[in-house]
Amino acid sequence: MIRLDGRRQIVDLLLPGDLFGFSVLDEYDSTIEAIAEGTVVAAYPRRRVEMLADSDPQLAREIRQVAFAALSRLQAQLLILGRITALEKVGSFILEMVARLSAGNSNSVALPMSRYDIADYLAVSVETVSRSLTDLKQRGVIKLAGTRTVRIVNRNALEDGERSGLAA
Amino acid sequence: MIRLDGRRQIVDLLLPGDLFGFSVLDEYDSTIEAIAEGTVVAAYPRRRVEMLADSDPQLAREIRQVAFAALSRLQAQLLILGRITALEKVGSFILEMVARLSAGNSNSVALPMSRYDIADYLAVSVETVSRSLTDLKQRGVIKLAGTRTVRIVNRNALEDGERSGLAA
DNA sequence: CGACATATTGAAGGGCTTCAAGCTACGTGG
DNA sequence: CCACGTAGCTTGAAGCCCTTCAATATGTCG
Repeated sequence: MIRLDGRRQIVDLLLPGDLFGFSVLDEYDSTIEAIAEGTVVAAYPRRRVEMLADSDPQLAREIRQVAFAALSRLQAQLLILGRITALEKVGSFILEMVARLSAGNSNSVALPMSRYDIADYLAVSVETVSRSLTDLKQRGVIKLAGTRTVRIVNRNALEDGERSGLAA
Repeated sequence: MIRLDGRRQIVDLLLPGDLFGFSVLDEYDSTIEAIAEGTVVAAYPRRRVEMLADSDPQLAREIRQVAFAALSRLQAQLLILGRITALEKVGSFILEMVARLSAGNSNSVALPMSRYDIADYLAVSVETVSRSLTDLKQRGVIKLAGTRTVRIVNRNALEDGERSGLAA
């Protein structure tokens, strides 16, 4: 997560089990925030890991997998940020969260983050996130149980909206 | 590069010497386009590379470096896409291009891409890219020699604009 | 030169941001 | 237990920036 002005941009969203690192972010004033309770962050010195990886092909392979997973996340986020309308961004975000959090093929997610965090992740304002969610709800595309539990009612609409505008 | 509707989003911008790969992009209809003349793309089968990496720590290390470099590029792009105004996006883009293309500390770049490609990279319209460049020129921040050569006149303005709005 | 891609500029419209106010939820202390 | 306070969330209204459509340059290659 990176603060530039008062604004911040979330550059990677780590969910339980995700790993990260290796970035050039040192240049910036990047920080890590734990959203959920009981978050544990373990850090390993870069140089030592490199040494170990040299002598342990298995570890090296795992590191590659971690790095590739991070690449996937970033590319997915890039695609979301590249979308045109806020409705599409929020829609894609919901799909991503369902895919990453509800291991099964469930259609509902308990979002582990606030609207503010979502806003920073999608690079839109909080108000826009809120309005988009209400909009999706009123269209009958999703349902909200409480403020943080989202259930997908009409998945096609979300997925189609991803490529065609989710507009009327 | 990925096409979603008629629209496309550039998810990685490879300049001479850059490597890429390892993505989950297979899910999408991603394609590679060569902008510059004489571009050579070499592909290596994933499985075989993994095998080689297991037995060759040096190769494994190089692969990691390539992956980390890709991560850096993506994170940089994310930061650009997360910016608010088009002027900031274009400004950051110029800085990135200068950094990546003019090895020395030169302040001018010959952009290897069209306005359309820039637009897709920044996720804005071509017209906006054009207008932003003219705007920066009229503010005396950059100079344009021909349509594709940019020289930075006032680097501070560009860098400050990155975090504070580049507005008057 | 003529044709086609690339680039700039103009004008209208819409979506997002911003500022502002009200609302909901939840924990703390009285 | 309820009042109160604060953080999170929603909703409203105004303004601006970007998109879109359209027309005009500029440039490039046959």
